[in-house]
Amino acid sequence: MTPLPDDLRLDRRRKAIIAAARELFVEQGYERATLAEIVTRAGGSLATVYKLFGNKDQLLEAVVFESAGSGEAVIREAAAAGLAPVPTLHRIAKGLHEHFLDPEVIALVRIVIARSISDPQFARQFFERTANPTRDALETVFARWQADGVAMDGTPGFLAEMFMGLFVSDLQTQAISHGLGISPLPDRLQERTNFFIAAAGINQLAESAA
Amino acid sequence: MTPLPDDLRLDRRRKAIIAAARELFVEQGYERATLAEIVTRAGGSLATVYKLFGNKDQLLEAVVFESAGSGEAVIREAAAAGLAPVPTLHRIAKGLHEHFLDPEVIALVRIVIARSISDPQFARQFFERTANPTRDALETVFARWQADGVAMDGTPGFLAEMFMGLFVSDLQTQAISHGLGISPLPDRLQERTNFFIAAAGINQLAESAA
DNA sequence: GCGAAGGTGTAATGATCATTACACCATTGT
DNA sequence: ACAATGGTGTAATGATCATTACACCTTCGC
Repeated sequence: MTPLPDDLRLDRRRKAIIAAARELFVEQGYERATLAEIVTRAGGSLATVYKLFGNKDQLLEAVVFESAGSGEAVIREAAAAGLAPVPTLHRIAKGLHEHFLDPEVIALVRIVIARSISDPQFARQFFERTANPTRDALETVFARWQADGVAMDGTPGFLAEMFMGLFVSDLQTQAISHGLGISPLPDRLQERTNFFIAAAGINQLAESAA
Repeated sequence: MTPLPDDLRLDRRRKAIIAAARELFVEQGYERATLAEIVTRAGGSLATVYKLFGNKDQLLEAVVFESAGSGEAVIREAAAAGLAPVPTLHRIAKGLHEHFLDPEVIALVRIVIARSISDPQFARQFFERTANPTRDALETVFARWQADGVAMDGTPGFLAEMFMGLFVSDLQTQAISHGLGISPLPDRLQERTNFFIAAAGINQLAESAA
């Protein structure tokens, strides 16, 4: 889907258009954002947009799929620090919170959900590329802890799902409904993490075998 | 907002229009649903829609606010059955699951989220009228249990929030992203409830003092 | 310098509705 | 029966864009 590596001009144009489109989509949503305004911000010409992306829908897809990352990196870093499970979980919670409650991410999620009405595949793909890798990274961490002898109630997969529910789904839903200002404060985040730790039956004293 | 109780004709018209609008909004979303089609299904005339609702936006508001209920009733009923906390929680979980994962409710949530981009107040009001009463009803139940001597880790408010996160936000997010077919099976629901019970430190043997 | 190949700017084109206007029909109370 | 009051049907009106068409520049290899 990204041919013409021989021509740098096109590539630069493409990046500029995606950046402007992302900006406008985040500001106004998909429907309200007009291609004319995107072109105004990106510079260049409407014809180029059509040459590169085909139509507005495909431009959105490109923007979303090139923009939205997952929480994988955050989880790997936290796990690699070699801390005990409990402080590691606190660190992961904070990292996921920062990543998934970023206003731009929230704005993209809103757009994806809005489009899920007419295009369910699009929503599914989006979550498969963002939530799933995050969930899987968590699962991997939990599985390693279990293998290292840390007591945990539940399979790594189930616990990863619960963690995602408490720290991604629920917080995003709150962000969407109450506006971004009311996102949980750090201490409320800790309270949540402790809730998870209690449910998972993780021994507060367990040490990582990293 | 519902004047003219003296005239039944208008009231009947109003109900028919709301029903047709709700149906079409659920099927196609807000943007795609046209007033012309709504009128076709409801019978009557476009002019009446404008007389009764003013414009399409206000029609949507009427539909959403007259359609979306909360999970209060489910919670009250479960609590009133006089069972012990643990089976009561299982019952509440099942009830909330049925209520909030109803395809029509999910469709309305999608619409509300889509509109939250341009109209944050609308989304806030919606959640205040659906999620908040549910949360408050839960909090009341938990508080009564605590007063009755059931051991629980955490304030009733916090536990209610966690419960909502696990049984409403997260499941709705999954329904939106994966489609409605993949909503959790009953046994997965039980697993979730047990997770919550463990986190809240509720004694499995605790009896309700009802 | 030169001539493509590829951009650029601008102006149609066309479709889709929300919204409004208007002339006509039905019901209801007297 | 007889106006009203209120509803109905249909046809403008207007606005908003996505999408397309086209004539004109630029840049780059040669």
